[in-house]
Amino acid sequence: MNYWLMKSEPDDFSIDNLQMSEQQTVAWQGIRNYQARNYIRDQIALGDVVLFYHSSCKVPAIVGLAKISSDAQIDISAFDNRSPYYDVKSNTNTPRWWQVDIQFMAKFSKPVSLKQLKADLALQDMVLVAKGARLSVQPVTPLQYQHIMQLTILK
DNA sequence: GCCAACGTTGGC
DNA sequence: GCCAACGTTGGC
Repeated sequence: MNYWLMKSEPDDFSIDNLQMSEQQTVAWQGIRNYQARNYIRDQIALGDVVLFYHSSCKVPAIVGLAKISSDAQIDISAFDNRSPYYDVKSNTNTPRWWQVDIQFMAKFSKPVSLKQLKADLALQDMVLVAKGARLSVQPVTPLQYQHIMQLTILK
């Protein structure tokens, strides 16, 4: 079982939106970055745990937990020319983009802010904290995960 | 809204 | 395969 961090802009889709979704589950479509795609297609597995991160907002922070609730599937939004995620270069013969379902697990009573993560000596190797990291799907080590959970509990 | 950092594209 | 130009991300 592995740990991941996934970003979402709360104005677009927040942890509250996830919690209120049908079955508290949503298909994570629209990943259009190859490294993130590779994680989704090749490494992320059913039951893995996701740190849900709010980006491009007032207080960027890890705001809760989700879990991977499906195998990787072809992202058909890439085939839909009315979708904002449309990609003319993806087709059913050679699908370029993939998705997984994520299911709500928990919302933190107090989020763990990016500022807090950056200031924590135990988390300097996090992909998120590493200078310039922009990946929207990124691996988290078990130690990093445990440390972050300690922070939320201590709050 | 600015802009640094990064990813992608495409000419050569 | 290099790399300049361009587009995007996302913190501030």
